[in-house]
Amino acid sequence: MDTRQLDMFRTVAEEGAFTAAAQRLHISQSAVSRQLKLLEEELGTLLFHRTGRGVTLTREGEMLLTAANRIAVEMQEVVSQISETKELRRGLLSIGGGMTVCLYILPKLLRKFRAQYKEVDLRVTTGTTANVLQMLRNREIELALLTLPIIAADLEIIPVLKEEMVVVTAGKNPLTRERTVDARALGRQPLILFESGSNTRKVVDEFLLREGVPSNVIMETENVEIIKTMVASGLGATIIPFAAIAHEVKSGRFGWARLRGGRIYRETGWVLMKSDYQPRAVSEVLRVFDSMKHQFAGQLPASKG
Amino acid sequence: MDTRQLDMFRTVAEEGAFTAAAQRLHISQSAVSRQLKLLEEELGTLLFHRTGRGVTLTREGEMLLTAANRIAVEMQEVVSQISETKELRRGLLSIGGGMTVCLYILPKLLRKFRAQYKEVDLRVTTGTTANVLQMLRNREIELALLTLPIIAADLEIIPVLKEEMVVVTAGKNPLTRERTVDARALGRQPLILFESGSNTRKVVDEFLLREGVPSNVIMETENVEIIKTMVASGLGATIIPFAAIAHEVKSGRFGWARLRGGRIYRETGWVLMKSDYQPRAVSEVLRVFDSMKHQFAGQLPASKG
DNA sequence: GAAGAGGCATGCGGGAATAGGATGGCATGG
DNA sequence: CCATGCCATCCTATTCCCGCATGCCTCTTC
Repeated sequence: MDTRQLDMFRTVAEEGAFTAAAQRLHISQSAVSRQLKLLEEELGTLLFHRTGRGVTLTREGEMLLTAANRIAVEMQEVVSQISETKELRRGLLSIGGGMTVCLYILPKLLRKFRAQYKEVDLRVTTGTTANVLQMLRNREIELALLTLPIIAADLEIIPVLKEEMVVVTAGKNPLTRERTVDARALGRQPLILFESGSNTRKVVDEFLLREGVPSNVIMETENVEIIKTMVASGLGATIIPFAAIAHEVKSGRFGWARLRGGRIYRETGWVLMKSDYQPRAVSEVLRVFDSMKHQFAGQLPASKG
Repeated sequence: MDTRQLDMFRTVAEEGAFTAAAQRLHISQSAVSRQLKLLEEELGTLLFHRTGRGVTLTREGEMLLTAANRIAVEMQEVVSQISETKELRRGLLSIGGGMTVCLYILPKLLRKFRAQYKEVDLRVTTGTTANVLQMLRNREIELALLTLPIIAADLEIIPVLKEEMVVVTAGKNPLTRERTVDARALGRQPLILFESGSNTRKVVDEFLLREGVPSNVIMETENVEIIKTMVASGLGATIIPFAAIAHEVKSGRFGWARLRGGRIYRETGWVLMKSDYQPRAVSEVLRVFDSMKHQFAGQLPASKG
């Protein structure tokens, strides 16, 4: 039972005649006759009554017709479903990201994306870097926005953000009274940092090691909001991207200062599977992000006012 | 988008590899590879991620898979539906018949048929002879049981019953006191007969004409039960098949007598479209009827007791 | 790190399936 | 009774598709 045979069958059923159906399908009448004969033999039943003038469906033909119609609809629907996905008129795109990214970057990106592509569902999943990479490789997500560096031969990395990390304390801490703070001063401070193993933490650790500052880490967590709460309540200082506190600087909840001498940066980039096939949704997300990445550029204010 | 392609696609999706799918389908791997490539080109999208080790569905592939599965189910169902129809494990058979036939013959036949083929629906339609023939030609019914003669080149006629028509009166009428009644005696009687144009009526009319009896028809109807009611209430006599009153002879509601001299008969037969294709349901109905037609043979009792 | 193995893609040649054209049979309608 | 319309069938040409061999890539193993 072939798609082409079912098409011929449906056309004949509609036209009530082999010849008319053949004309509509731009094939010869003999082809129609032969294919329908084959179909009838395969099903072991007559599908049409041959009356001298045209043909009429048998009961079995009627059964087949309803099935054939449903099948045709099914096929047509899946084709248009796929083609709409290509045109971004619908679809689903799953993006993974670390906690910070999911809190401060993806919401804005997704809002802008959805404004343009209303029927495309976007799903955001968060997890550790290893976790997100795993999902990427399992094709559970198409795209991830992660803290670099990430080195993997099967992944494509597109760096997009370079944020300077600053020292943050509670509002009144003397450590951040000046515009810059000396690295050594950090050694005397209890520090609340990102969890070990995270790329952001690695940047900090390398910096402290390089500067020869003994670290006094009293707490680590993956969640930047928890870090901020801890810091705000005076438990210690932290080193995080400025973007994480940008909105709260004016309120005086936090004090901050750049590092004197060796500045440190956290780099963020898109991560996706290396493949010659890139869904349009993916490239559109990249494009939209590119058009708004100045918002996230992590420009530090010229002064601390 | 071909049935075979969809089959390959589903198999590959299940196996997660072209080679394994090819083995399961007993075709070469290259065939699978090529057909899926064609399918992907037709849909304009990648259906599988080619990872070095096997393949994985893309989102579009997942869409297609659900559709392909539904289509496969649809096809399988219509095939088994048709094959069950052939084996009379289900199906529908429409039978047409005149009023008398529908009242006295078809119920018994259908009961016996259904006892054997529980899942086959039988539908009985009634109407005038012309009406039933029309439905037969429109393929609304497959089979009809009608009063003969019927002459039509496109129809096949199978005579099955020959019923003697008898004179019937109300219980106490002197006309039917004897075992036989003379034709001329009918001329003095008001008659209630089948409607003009019916084959049964034709038989009666011809008889009366042949015998030179002036007919005094006071009422005609297509419905034998109406005739019986009229006759029972003493309005007149009638000439109907014995079978129509067989069950009511003992109650004394009716009196009856055979015609003296020229007996008249009503012949009944199956009517169906001439065709080399005969559904099994039709031949089974004919067979079942044949096995029980002695019940309808219209054997008159030896005596009027 | 080089070689081997497993798996998909692709060019080539042969064969099966299918289309088209012509013709015949059948029924219909004037 | 002939003309017409329609389906079935035969024959031939072609298209399509398969299998084979091979290439390329990835992953594994020594």
